[in-house]
Amino acid sequence: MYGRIAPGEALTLRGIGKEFDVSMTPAREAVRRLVAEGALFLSNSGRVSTPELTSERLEELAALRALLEVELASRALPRAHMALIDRLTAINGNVADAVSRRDAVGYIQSNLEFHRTLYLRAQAPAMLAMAETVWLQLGPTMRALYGRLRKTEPPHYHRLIIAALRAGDEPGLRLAVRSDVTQGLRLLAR
Amino acid sequence: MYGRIAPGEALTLRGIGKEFDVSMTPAREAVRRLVAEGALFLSNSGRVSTPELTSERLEELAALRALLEVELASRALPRAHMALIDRLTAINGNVADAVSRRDAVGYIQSNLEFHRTLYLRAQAPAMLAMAETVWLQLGPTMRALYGRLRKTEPPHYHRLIIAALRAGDEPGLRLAVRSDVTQGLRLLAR
DNA sequence: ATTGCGGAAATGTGATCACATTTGATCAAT
DNA sequence: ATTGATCAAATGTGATCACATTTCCGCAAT
Repeated sequence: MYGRIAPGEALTLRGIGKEFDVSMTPAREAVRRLVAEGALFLSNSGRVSTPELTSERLEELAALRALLEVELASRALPRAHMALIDRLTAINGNVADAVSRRDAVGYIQSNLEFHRTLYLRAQAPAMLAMAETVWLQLGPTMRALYGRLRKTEPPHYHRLIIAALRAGDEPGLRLAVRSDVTQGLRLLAR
Repeated sequence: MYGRIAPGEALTLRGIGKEFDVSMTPAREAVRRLVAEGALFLSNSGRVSTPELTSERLEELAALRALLEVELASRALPRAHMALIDRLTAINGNVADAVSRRDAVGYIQSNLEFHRTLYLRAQAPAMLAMAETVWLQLGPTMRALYGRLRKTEPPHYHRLIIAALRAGDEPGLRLAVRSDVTQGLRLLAR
């Protein structure tokens, strides 16, 4: 999810088991779960690797993020009080730090923490779980995408999201979330 | 997915293994996958059962269906030619048959086949997979819901969907799909 | 009749094993 | 230098086992 593994990287059950000091059995179960969620790709011969997403698949996953996260933000809006907005602002500072440090994993992690913190307020666990499933599928590719970013831009749309929350502006919030979520993809789609 | 298992019904690894003539290992992997997809519930002690959905969870899953399936239908619309519409009409006949036979499983199965056939045209596999994940979570409960239906109603909204496809009417299609998908829930929400 | 308790049966977990398949490297032939 | 074949190493699969927990039933006490 956080892009620690590159797209297409292969994993083995015995390797995972050794890494976490368990036998093949728990490693197999974890892998099976991640395959079910689309986070790992299972080849015809049973080998597992992180997925290498086609641009069509990327477009789809971005559309899913937009659909799900706009709805989650909408549902969170009426419950978003000052404490939440303060917390989001603080997390946003971590995002900016990670960007200035050019720390890809840290950027992805704090960026997703920003979104998750907001969406938790929506009180919609099934919906949030689906959004996280999408994040899981995008993880390795997002990291690769970040490498292509030249400029160290601060999280512009996050500011818009926070402003819309403050103002109780639902249309503005929906637009800001949609923009934030599809922004990164535009760079890769080309 | 098709409501063959009642909500809250318990499953055991050894039981599944015996049923399909395999050992515990493949049964465990299948169960793990289904748990990851939310189709099965894993208790704190590791026992598995089909989920018993709260009404809040039901509302969420219905909202997810609406979000995902309206988008899928929209994407399928420009690619929906006469052959597809004919096929949908035929499947719709099966739905009506199942309703008149009061065959709950047959109804759910052919109903979902109707939707899947349409959405396959959207060429959006990740999105379709998410929709099917939701269906999987709703399966047992949908069956229980069907039991509460007194009247043997023909699939009204399916006709609207087909009409909108014929007319190339996107707003109409979106509304019809949304109505069809949330219709059943309204009965249970009360 | 209800509650509490004891113990046997059932269940999930993690480990290990044998086996079939796949992978990948080495070496020979062209 | 490139291709093809060969073979050893690596890998996933399904089965089985021992063990710790949990579940559940029956019985007794109140």
